[in-house]
Amino acid sequence: MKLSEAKTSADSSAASVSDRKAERRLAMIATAARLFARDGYADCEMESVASELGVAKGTLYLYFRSKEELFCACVDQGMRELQETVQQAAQGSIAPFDRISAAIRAYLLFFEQHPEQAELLIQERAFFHDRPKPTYFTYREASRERWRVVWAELLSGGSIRDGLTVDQILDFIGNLVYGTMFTNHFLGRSAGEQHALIMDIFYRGIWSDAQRHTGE
Amino acid sequence: MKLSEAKTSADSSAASVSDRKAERRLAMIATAARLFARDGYADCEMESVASELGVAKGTLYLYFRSKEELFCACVDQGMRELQETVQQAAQGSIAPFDRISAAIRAYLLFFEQHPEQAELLIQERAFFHDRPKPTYFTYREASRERWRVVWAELLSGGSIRDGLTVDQILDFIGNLVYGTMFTNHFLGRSAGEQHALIMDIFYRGIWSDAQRHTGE
DNA sequence: ATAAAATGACTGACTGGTCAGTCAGTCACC
DNA sequence: GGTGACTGACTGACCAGTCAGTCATTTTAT
Repeated sequence: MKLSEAKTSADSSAASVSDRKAERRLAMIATAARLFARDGYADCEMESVASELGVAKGTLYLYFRSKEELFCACVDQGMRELQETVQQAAQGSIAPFDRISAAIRAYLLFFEQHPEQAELLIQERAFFHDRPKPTYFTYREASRERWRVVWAELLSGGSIRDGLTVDQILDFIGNLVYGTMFTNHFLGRSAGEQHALIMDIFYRGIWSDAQRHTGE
Repeated sequence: MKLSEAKTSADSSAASVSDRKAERRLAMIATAARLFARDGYADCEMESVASELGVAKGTLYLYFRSKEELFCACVDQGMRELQETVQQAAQGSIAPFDRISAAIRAYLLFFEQHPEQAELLIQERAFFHDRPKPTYFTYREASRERWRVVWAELLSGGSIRDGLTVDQILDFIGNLVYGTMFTNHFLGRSAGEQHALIMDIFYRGIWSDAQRHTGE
C-alpha cells in the first residue's frame, strides 16, 4: 500500500493527525527494515526506500532525522516485536518448563518468520560498532530479570541438579539460542524439529547413564 | 614493523622474491584485519591501511586487486589460523571427550585473543551478504567431517545415550559455541570459567535426577 | 456561497564531501 | 641504462542530506 493511499483512507476515519503520523512512521520502518536487510545498510539508498513507499526522499527526512535514525528505529521496532512475541508465547503455559520451552520455540520461529531482523542485528554491529552494546543484548538483559524468577522457582523446587546457578543457566541457554538462530538464518535451516532436540540435550545432556557414572 | 624494514631484513637472508612477497602480503593482511575490525569495512580507508604499514596506497593494489579482495584475504587467513589452533589443541589429547573439550576451549580462547576475527565475521556478512555462505560456515562444515568420526566412536562405544545422532550433536555444540563466542565478544566476557560450565551442561544437562525420572 | 489566504505535507534537483581505484612518474638497485 | 617496486595526486562515481518550490486542504474574509 502506498503511503498516499494510507493517508486518504485514514482521512475518512476518525484517526487523529498524530495517529496518522505514527502509522506512516511504522510503514516506513517496515519497508526500510526489509530493504536494509536485503541490500545492507550501505547499499540501501534512502531514495530506494522512498520510492518503494511511493514518496519522495525528502519525505523520509520529515519523519527521521537521518538514515542512521531510521535504521535504529527498524532495529528497535524489531526487538520490541520479538520481545512481545516471546512473552505472549510463554504466557500460554503455567508449568515453568513448558513456559521456557514455548519461549524458546517462539524465539526461533520469530527469526525464521522475520529473517530481516536477524540481518538487521548484524548490520547494526557492522556499521555502528562504536556503540557500547548491540540493541539485541540490551533487550536480552531486560528479559533476563523476568526469566530469573522462573528458574529460581525450578532451582528451589529441586528440578535442577546441584552446582548450577540461575545465571549460569541463563547464560547457557541464551548463548545456545542465539547461536542456533544465526546458524538457522545463515544456512536456511528450519527451527521446527530442532526445538525438541535443543530442549532434550539442554535438559538431559548427551551422556548415557553409564558415562554419567564414570564421568563424575 | 614497517614494510620497508621488512624488505631490507629479508634482503639480507636467502629468502626468494616470492617468499618476500608472501611475507609482505601477510603483514598487509594482519594490519588490514586490525583496521577493518577497528573501523568497520566501510570506514576503513585503503589509505589508512597503507599509511599504517608505511607504504603508499598504490602499493596495496600491487598485492590485492581490490579492497574487497584484501578483506576476504583477512577473513580467510583468520579462519585458517582458527582451524589450525583448534586442531592443534585437540591433538594434545587422546581420549575423545578430552579432545572435544580441548577443541572447544581453544576455539573460545582463539576469539578472545583475536577479537578482530569475530568482528571480521560480522563485517563479512554485513557487506557481502549476497554471498551464498559466510566463510565461517564453510570452515565449520569442513571441520565437521573430522569431528564426525570422534563422535561416532563415542556413540558406538555406549558413552552417548540413545536417540541422539552424530549430526544432532554436532549441530548442537556448533551452535552453542558460536553463540557463546559472539556473546563473549560483545559483552567482553572471558571464556575461561565458562568452558567448564558449558561442557558440564552439554554432557549432563540441567535436570536433577528426580526431574529426569519425571520428565521422561 | 465563493473567493482569497494560510498552512504544511510533500517533492526532487542539487551540493558537498567522500574514497576506491588509477597511472604517469620516481628511484633504488642490478 | 634497464628493471620493477613503489608512489601519491588525481578522477569519477556515488549518495546523504538540503531547501526552494509545488500543491492539496483548511481557514478566514467578504
